[in-house]
Amino acid sequence: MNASPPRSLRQVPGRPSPTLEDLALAAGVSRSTASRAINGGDRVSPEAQAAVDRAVVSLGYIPNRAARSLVTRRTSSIALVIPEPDVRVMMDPFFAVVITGITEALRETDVQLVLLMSRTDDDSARTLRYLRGGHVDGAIVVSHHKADSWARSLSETGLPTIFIGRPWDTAFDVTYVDTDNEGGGRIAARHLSGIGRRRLATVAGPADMTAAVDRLRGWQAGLREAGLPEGPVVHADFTTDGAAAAARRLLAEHPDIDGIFAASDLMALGVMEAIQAAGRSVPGDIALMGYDNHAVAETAATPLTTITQPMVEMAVKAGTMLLEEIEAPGSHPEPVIYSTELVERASTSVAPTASAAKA
Amino acid sequence: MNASPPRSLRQVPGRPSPTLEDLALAAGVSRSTASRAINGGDRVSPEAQAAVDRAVVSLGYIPNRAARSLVTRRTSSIALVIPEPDVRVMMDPFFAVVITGITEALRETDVQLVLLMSRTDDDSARTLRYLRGGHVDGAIVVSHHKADSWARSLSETGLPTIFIGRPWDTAFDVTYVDTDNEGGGRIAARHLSGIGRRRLATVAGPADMTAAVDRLRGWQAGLREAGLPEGPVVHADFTTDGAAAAARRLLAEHPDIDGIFAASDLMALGVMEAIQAAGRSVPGDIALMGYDNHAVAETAATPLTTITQPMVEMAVKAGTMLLEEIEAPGSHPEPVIYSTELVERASTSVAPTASAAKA
DNA sequence: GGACAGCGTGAGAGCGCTCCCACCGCTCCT
DNA sequence: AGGAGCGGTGGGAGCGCTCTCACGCTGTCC
Repeated sequence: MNASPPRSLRQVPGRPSPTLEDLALAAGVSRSTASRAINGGDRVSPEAQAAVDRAVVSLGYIPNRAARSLVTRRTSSIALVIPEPDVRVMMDPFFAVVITGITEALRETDVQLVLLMSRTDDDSARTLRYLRGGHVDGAIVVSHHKADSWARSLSETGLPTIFIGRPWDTAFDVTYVDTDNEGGGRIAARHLSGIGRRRLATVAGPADMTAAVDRLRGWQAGLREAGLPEGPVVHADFTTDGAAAAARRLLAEHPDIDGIFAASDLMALGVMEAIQAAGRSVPGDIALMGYDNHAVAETAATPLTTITQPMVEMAVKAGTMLLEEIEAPGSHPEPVIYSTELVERASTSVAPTASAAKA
Repeated sequence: MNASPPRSLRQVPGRPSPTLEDLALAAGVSRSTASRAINGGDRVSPEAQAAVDRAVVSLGYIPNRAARSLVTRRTSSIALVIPEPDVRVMMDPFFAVVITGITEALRETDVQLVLLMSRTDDDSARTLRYLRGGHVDGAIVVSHHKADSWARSLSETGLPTIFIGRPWDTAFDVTYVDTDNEGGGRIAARHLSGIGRRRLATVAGPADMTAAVDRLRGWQAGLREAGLPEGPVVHADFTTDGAAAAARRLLAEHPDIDGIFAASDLMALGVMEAIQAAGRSVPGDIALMGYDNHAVAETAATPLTTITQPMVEMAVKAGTMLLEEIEAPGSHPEPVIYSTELVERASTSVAPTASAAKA
């Protein structure tokens, strides 16, 4: 066994860049003073500071991160860990949104974002080694499944970590940001009952994902609050096809349903397919809701009423929280939960299917 | 002016990890031998190698990247540069696909992917500084617009760089991978003429993006080859709304059109909107094609015939090409162009609008 | 007027690693 | 028999930076 993977990168030629020593020489000060001037200038005379600043510009000096990192024991980089065995999920815009948000949080910082994707268990082991190796100052983990043990593994290492989406196991005092999935589910129940639907069912997500479980819980609570029975629940895997199959079962067993809440827009598309295949219409016969406010919700044949969540803000928050925890280790910030909102579209309009209404 | 941005990360406590010295001690060899054993073991006796390997495991030794990087002048990381002023574009699945592909290429390597997004010119300057600073061994740039000068800037630094998508200015011998946009445009022309449409028009992308220009050129060449006139061309900005507006103009000026090629699926959606608003049908009155095989092409009210391109492979190729160029600097690999394929759906079927046909 | 802050400064050590070079012991050639 | 060659090894230097420490210099207080 080898501590270092087999392949690495060769030396890059590149003209020698100026060192701190060169800079100090050019500025007519010592290396120490130059260093202080570079790093926020505490205890540096205005003259020295100015001289160094000038030298920085004229030499095009850029501090060597490796040298700095070697002595400070910090890397000025954080990791985004995406432990997702399924490639398909990465195609989700969610992914891009998270990255955009974190980048935004890092903008005024010289902290770099390092991407760590692990599809296989093998990858996970490597990723974990990398994280423990002190190569990053902190990590943001997008972990969704019950099975994965990132919460435990990382809390053991003591590496500052923020989860996006409540991890399954919150026993290891992990910090996380999330959207109010339970509230979103409740909004769905309230909306469908509010437009007069009475025989409601849901196509929920996988029972091993916190988001799915929370949405379902909220949905059922909302139904109870509206004085309605909890109604049938079928689970699917957050894919269109999986939801279509689940919805077929649902419709066969409960032909009198007049409203369905699918726990994601992609699933709602599958449900819509099944409804039409059964010769029923949306929203005429069955009102349909999705979740996420995904692009497809708007472009669907019958645009979907759905739940929107402030994903970018959430990702930004994850980034800033991580920076804070890195600067003040030991502070265990409280989880932050963002509220969700209803987006009404044709799939729950009281009027008959109104696909031409837009124009 | 300051060479280093104001904010950085504090020191992480963390137990001291074993150094190479510790490892050597545990293995009963010198630091030099331990180093050699770690790095591919050239000129190391089997016994020494085994002893070091054992020590690595028992100590949980992980080499300090900073120290290594300091002396080797290589960082074992590459940058993915996304110079996109528009947030919206990042929401595109394209983005996730590129990252997935590059990650795949890096899998068996210990090279890390660092993400560099620059929205503003200010960001760009910082990003460029970072790249010149020798913080990464190479870069992959996803640059699309005529205006941006990444090709020039980077070719000047000598940093190994691969572009995804042909950069506008190929004068600075840049290496790139791309899909055959011209071929894709030609396929579109051939397909629409093949199903008997004769009065064809296109909603092209912005004239300052190579992909848009190439698709248009291919389209027009295809029309000529089919013995048809080049027909009207309107430009839009690759957005749904922009395309809708362009299509309205197009339809007003050329009411007899019976086929439209939109240079992206998102734009095709806008075109479809405009067609329906004009009281015409797809594909009955007007056959419509998109490009990209985006998720929405399948979920659209009338599923879109479109052009698919092997994006993941392309991104993987970009990754492997970069690794090669880093290992063998000076080699200027030829650009690689991936071919595209037609995906037929309802929007160009000869039968009348078949939205219910799917079930 | 001497002691004592406090500020600005520079010298020096050393972070963990790789790489050059010198060295050892051996075989193989002349 | 003496050297050349070679595989394996260890010592040492030094990558570019930060940080501790000691030093001079000014001012301020007793």
